Amino acid sequence: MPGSIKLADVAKLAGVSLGTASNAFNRPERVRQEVREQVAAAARKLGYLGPDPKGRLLMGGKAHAIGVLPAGEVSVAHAINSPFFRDFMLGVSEICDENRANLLVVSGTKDRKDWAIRNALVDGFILGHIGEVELVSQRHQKVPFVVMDVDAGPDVSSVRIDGRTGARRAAEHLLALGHRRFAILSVLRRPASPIWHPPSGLSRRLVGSFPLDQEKLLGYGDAFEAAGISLDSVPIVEAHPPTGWVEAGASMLFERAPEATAILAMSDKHAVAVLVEARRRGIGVPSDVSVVGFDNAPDAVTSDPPLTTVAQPLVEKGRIAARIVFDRGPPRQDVLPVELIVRSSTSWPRRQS
Amino acid sequence: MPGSIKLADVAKLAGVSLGTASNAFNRPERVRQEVREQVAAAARKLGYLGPDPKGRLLMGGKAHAIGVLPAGEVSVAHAINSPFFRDFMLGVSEICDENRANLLVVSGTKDRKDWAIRNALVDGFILGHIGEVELVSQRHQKVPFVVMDVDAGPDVSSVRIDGRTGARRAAEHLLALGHRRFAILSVLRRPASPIWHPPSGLSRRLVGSFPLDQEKLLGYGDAFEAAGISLDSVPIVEAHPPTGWVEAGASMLFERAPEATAILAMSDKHAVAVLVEARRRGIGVPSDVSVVGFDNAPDAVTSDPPLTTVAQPLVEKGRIAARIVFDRGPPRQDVLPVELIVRSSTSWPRRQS
DNA sequence: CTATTTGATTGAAGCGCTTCAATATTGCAT
DNA sequence: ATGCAATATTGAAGCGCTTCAATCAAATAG
Repeated sequence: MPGSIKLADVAKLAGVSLGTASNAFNRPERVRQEVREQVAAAARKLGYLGPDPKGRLLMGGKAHAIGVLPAGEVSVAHAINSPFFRDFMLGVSEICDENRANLLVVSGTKDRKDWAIRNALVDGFILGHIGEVELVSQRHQKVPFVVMDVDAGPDVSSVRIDGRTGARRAAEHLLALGHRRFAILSVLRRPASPIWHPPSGLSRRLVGSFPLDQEKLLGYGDAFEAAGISLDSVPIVEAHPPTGWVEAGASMLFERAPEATAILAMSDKHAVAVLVEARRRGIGVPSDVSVVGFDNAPDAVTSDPPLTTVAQPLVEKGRIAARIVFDRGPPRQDVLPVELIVRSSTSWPRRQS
Repeated sequence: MPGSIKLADVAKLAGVSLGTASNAFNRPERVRQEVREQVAAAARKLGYLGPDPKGRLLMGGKAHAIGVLPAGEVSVAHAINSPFFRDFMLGVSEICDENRANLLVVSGTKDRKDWAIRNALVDGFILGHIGEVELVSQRHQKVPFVVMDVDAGPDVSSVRIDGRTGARRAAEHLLALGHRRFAILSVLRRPASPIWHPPSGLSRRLVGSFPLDQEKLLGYGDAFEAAGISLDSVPIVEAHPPTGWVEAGASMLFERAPEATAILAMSDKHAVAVLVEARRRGIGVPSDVSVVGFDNAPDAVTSDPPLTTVAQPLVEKGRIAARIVFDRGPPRQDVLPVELIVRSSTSWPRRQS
């Protein structure tokens, strides 16, 4: 790029002013056809491919990309690997395609995300964590954003699901089948080995660092209480999604809560880990233990047995979130419905505990 | 952002020059501690979070992101959905993480990609298609790039696999098992319904629009010829990966080449589609027909039966490609080895054709 | 044939920041 | 005290482009 050609060079060669040259590229209708062609010719001769986006950007131009910050402290790699995220991204990318925008995936630790929020060259954000809301709001160049799976008040756009109802349905389904002894596999949002929360344990207050996880816990509780079972009597394991940790969590569940005839997993990823671990131990699903997932991610269908799970409209959620960012309208809060889908991972409790 | 604060405001309030304020943020060691703190204080008071990347960019700053343009005309959605791409991206994102950079996924049609190449705010590109090489080279602001799965000459960095050898190994494996009647399921790189190429058909010349696909064809041919079978006698179907089309391709294969006892699929995605379609038709794999995939993508293990396939180091490929972009070194051409992995989708031909 | 409108083009002023030569300040040895 | 190198700070010049008020030309109306 020694002396890389700039718009000014093209303008000079075409014998027009800088402003006209700019218009020739960006608002051709404002430039006489003849002149437009002169500019085009000059550009061609110089090998100029069009205005450099960097210059444009400064004058309030668009970056033609939106940034997605997946929830939790996970690598881009894991995010991309997660069926849940993938379905969500499918919706997001559809809308990106419609808007001819690209997709910037920002991974990793809080530091990285904070940095990205300040520095990423994007026109808007889809946030996975409520903690990021404040940071985005402070950005100089205000950009639209939406936060996922949490109500951040009327001034902030959000898209979430009715997690409490979903969880309640899952638990009610198991109760209706006759189950009375449960265990819960919850989501740990930071990279660490699984955590065991015994019934009535003190640490239980800390379960559910993400609002949605708390909601689900409440939902399970709603159903339990109605059946005269105390949520506090149900053991809980928290496990971080990336492979390995979540299997360890499932293992911990079987180890320390062998009496449970039904396991409520807060994501399909967790549920599948339970399936895998059950098979490894020769425990039949659903003959010995029933498993309910959450999300209805793609692998809920392909798992063996196919998962009974609470479906949320993942793709649609992605679409809505992306639209909110592109539309730049007033703040809105969307709550999406959930639906219990019964497949083969649940049945009546055949095993006597 | 009415009158959004800029570095100049901070400088004024701190009672220093613009230049010093800039240094306070970017090269603190060049600014006296005392002054540095004044600037920091002023920034805090004004709610200034640091220099706007847009300004920096113009002066040759980095965008802290690299762009990935998946091969073929597929949506971001499909790209993300593909196990192959996912493994590759895993490697790429690892290196991005190391370099504290983000990942921009550019999807879609040629137009969209061309546009992105000219306008995307990134520090480099990983290209899936050789046609994009020229365009990137013409970009004003030169950026490093690497092209995947094709040798684009000594002046262009590339990372590819030895597809010919891999394909030969796959075919040899089937020949060694005793197969003599084959069919090939190749990759169609544009969105269109499957294409049938009968033995000796004229259209066969057009198979393999991507160099890697051609290589594979040659590799199959190498093995066939050595066994006295003409590549030209083997029917070929080309199918576009996204779900639906590729199943249709598999279906076409069973429909029009029922005599084949072994199917060579150019990707695991294609092979899995064959598996699915075979089951639907009550055709046993490998009892009635053997299937070999390519890539050893994650789903090669989880498929039923697990796929015999040609493994390529997908994650490592992503790492290498990303490193090339970040290192900005002289052009280099990497060729990665492949390896035949025998699982359960192949056996001797039990069915008499 | 002049007054008005409409349309095309220009020129200059930024956008928010970095950089670099030039100046000012310090520290240290003499 | 005095000189000189080392260290800090400043000011102005861009980076490549867009925008907008002002100007100029052509077209229409009166």
